[in-house]
Amino acid sequence: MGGARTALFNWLYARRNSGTFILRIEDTDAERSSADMVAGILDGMKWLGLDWDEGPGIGGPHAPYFQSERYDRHRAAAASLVADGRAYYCYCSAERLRQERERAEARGVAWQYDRQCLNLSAARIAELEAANTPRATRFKVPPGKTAFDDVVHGRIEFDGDHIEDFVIVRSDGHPIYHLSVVVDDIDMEITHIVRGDDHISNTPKHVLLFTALGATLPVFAHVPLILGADKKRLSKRHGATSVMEYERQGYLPDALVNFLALLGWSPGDDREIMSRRELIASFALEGITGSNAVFDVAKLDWMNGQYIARMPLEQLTNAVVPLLVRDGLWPAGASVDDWLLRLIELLRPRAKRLTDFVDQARPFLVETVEYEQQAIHSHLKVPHLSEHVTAVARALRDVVPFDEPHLETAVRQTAEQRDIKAAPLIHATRVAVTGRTASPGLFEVLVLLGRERTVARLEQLAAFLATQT
RNA sequence: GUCCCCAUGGUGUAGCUGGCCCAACACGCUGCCCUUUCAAGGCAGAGACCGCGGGUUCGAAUCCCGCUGGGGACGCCA
Repeated sequence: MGGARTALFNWLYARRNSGTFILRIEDTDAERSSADMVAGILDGMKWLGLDWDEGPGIGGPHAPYFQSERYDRHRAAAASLVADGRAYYCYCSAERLRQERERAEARGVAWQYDRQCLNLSAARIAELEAANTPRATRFKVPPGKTAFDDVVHGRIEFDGDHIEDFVIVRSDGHPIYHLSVVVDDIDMEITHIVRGDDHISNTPKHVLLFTALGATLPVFAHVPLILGADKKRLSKRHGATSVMEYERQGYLPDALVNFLALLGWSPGDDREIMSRRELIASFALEGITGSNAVFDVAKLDWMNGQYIARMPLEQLTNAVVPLLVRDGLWPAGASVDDWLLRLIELLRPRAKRLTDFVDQARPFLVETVEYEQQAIHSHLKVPHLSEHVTAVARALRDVVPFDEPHLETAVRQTAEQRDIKAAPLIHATRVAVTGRTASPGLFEVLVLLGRERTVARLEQLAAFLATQT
């Protein structure tokens, strides 16, 4: 989600300023990168409607857009840095570095590379090379301060003493992320880097590289992180993490985009429900807050409900149908008819997520309903209810026309004739046709269900009640 | 431990060129209305001495310092 929000900010900024939104896949780490992961990112972006102007699938003047296909450029840049004396080879073994780090940690101190390989003699280097010792490439961090102006945080300064001589090319020849991003950003003519706050401490390294490579600095904007309800960084523990998981849970892309845009950013006024157009028109990096934001599912649900409430009925129905099909409640390929449209409209004010429709539509789409335990307890413990229900069934069999006012009159009259209140009869009828304690207005439900099913279910309940006593 | 970022009610934000703020909007929460239930909707309300402590000033949520708290980064990961 954090990544999606960051992508959204980038997209909004590019669209607002008629810029170019470039999608580059940073798959430098073979172990963590996979086709699945990439597909997940692309699917998520597409679903959210964050279209890119250059990148995977569509290409562009700065191709290729997979970082792993740009290694040669990265290595060339590293070589030039070594040639310029701005980087050097490091022959230290991973084992040695690990031990040093552990030793330092045991003392509660942070360890930085000790520059053992910075001043190796020519003879020593020749010796190591002759022995075919694996070598990594390290950037030689110059003394003094490194600073940059961040659009959301202002000026941020780091002391060179706190930046170690970081590796830019591994001993196996693979470039490290820091080198790759900077080289690619330069090559791709990136003007604005909008990314998560967690990169802020990497930025001085990047600034150093931009400078060493003779490039001008892009604009940096580090956006705050999204936290879970426990104020910890959003992760698997907090439930859904991937964008597509939210689709599965019944959220609308427009609602999620709107919600995400308001996490850490505000247009400066009180607007909350904002279309993409409005979002784009109002977006500015300056409106991004500096503090982390907690992801509040309750508010997302509310917002999704707002979008459901405002969606054109046909569009909404078309979005729900696949879910109904998935649950076997609606035949695949069947066309949307007027009856379905009316059902969706009836359920609409009660739905926060698309999946709510599935649950609520069930009684209308299955042959026989099951009575909830709670419903039996609350509404079926009425004396002589079986006979009452039978009477209702009989009354409704003859109601003409089978519409709300006539149905209501019929039920109320039945109650009157049997000298009981209407409420218990209405509740029992609800249980008969839906099996539940809660549903949309009963008479609307009956109309939608139709005479045949209504009467059948009432008789069914009467029979059920008869066996209970 | 070191470095960096942040700090307005439970949550997201507005206000932050100081006075219009004994703090606004939204979600959530509570109650009422509507009502056959559940929602939706309408109305009302509770909830923040603007993290704490010092300054500066006639006056500070708004400026400065310290503290505390939260978060992030400290990898031949990205």
